[in-house]
Amino acid sequence: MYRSHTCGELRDSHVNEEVTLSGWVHKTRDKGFVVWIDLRDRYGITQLVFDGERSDADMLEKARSLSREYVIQVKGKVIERASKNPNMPTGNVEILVTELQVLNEALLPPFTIEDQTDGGDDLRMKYRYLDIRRNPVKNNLIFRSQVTMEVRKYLAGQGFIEVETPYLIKSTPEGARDFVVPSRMNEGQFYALPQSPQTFKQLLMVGGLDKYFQIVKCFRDEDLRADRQPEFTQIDCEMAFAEQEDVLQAFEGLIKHLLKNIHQVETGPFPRLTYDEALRRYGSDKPDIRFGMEFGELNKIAQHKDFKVFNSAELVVGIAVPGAASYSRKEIDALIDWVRRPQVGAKGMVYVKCNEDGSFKSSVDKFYTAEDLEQWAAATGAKAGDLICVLSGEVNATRSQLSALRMEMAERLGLRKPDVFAPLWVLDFPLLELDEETGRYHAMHHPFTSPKPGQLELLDTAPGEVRANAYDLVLNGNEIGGGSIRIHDKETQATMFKHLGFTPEEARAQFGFLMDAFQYGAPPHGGIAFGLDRLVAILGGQETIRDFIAFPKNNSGRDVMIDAPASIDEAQLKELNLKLDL
RNA sequence: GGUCUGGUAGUUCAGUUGGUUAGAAUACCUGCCUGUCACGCAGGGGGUCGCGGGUUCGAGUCCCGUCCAGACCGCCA
Repeated sequence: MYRSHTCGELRDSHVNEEVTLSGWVHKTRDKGFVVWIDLRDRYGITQLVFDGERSDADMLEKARSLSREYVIQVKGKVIERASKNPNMPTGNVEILVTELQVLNEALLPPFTIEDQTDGGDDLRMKYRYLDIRRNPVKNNLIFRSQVTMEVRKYLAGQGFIEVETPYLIKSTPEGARDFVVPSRMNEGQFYALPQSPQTFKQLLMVGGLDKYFQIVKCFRDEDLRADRQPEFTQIDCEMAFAEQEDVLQAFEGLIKHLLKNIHQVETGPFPRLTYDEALRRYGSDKPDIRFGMEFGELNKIAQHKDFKVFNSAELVVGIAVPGAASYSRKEIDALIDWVRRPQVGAKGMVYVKCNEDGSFKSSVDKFYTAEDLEQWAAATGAKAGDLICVLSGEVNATRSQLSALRMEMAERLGLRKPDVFAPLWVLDFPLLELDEETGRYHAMHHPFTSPKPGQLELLDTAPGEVRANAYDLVLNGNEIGGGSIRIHDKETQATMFKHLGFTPEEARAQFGFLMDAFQYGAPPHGGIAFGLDRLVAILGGQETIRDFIAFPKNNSGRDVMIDAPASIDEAQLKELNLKLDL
């Protein structure tokens, strides 16, 4: 038996018990006559004590020789500490060790195994197994496990069944780049790893499984971000005989269940915004509504004066930054530089200080009267002490620029509180999106999304206007889930493929199986998929998803621990009938 | 594909206008210490300044290239 108790469970009530503990040597404190060792495992830390009086000399020497991260097993008696440590759960007791065995020695770790480690990200990833010993990472992984357990508990309770779908499937040109896997048995042919189990879950609906979910890995061969990995986990869900409202209710319930059971937060009905409204009020289809700073459109009140920049702009729009009227000229200039960075891309910024005495000071005083500026304040909801920041230009670009500014100011003002959760639905997404480069429309969500009733005809005349039965669940400024009601008849699906530029032959070659299935009694259906990594990170109040993934990839898609991807040898290439052309 | 930031001791970082033997903290090692728990005290070892080239009497510092890491844009149906 390696242990009778864990390192986190001994208390006053265990005093005088003989126990066996196993764990890692966290820290040694050698006071000469007395040696203390903090023994650590997943559950906590228990202090071991050795001294010149109660321990035999050999044991004391052996204890002294233990180095950080040795794996040891000890037997001994739980005793009350002479000086207690109220800062740790086991701080009232310690183990007077009678037997000590080294189970495994350890090299000195390249960084400290502490909550605040001295290790940089690169090293931590290379030695991730050591990083996982640290509380922050360990606790995140435990937290993730709790979340997935609650997801399964809720969905199972709602009658959903978990079905596994294949990882080796077929590449499709639409959407993200596929990871491909060569097939040895099928010369010259490749599988693709799924970007999502989309078509399979629809086929499960045709199969009559009614309510499906799966916590599933998905793969996209695109560039990474802090919150984007090439392999990531989705909570993938689908329901048959479900209208949009059924889906929204079911999965609003899921998020409520998580907030309640993970954070003990009760939430009312989630606000709903249409896509158009979200863009108009927040400049983003995933607004963070933990704070205000809603957009105020100023076209009517700021145009037709002598300020040419605004007059020629498609959109003039501002936000009121609370309490920022006190910004110095230098600070405002820095803000203007910030919005002009290429990443944001604004040409400039007009500001209005709403002074405490009710007066205004703006960068465009030459063109606008106090009465004009008062109207701006009314439109942006600015109060005395606020700073109105105004951008102008082409509608979409200006909105996204001001949205970036809104998020930045909220961050600086501490309004993006990690322990506040503000979920909402964004509804009525456009069905199609214009690709600026090719001039062609492609599906905004995916090609299986159904248009809103009666809008199919619009596809010919105004494709950009067609709205879809598509919805996103947004949490604290992040899209954590998205889905749609699907097309379930062959004709509509064929029409969609046609408008997406597929020839009937291409559509058949790629999605023939789905269109065939639709001919055998496909029920109306729809669903949603959540990004689990991101959801867990947000629920955990953190920014980066990497620390909620046991073994994440770095910025370039590499696993620096196992050093993947890597070359394969000639024999493997030959077996796969592959030749490299580098 | 692009923009920006960084790379100096095991680790995290500092390093002035280009100028003596490249520093600090921490970790590590040795010794001391009878209640520590971020223990303390004394001492010690530890450097291809990412790599390659250039400018210069002289380069951690300036220039060019390159590699690596991070953030972002493009991309992510």
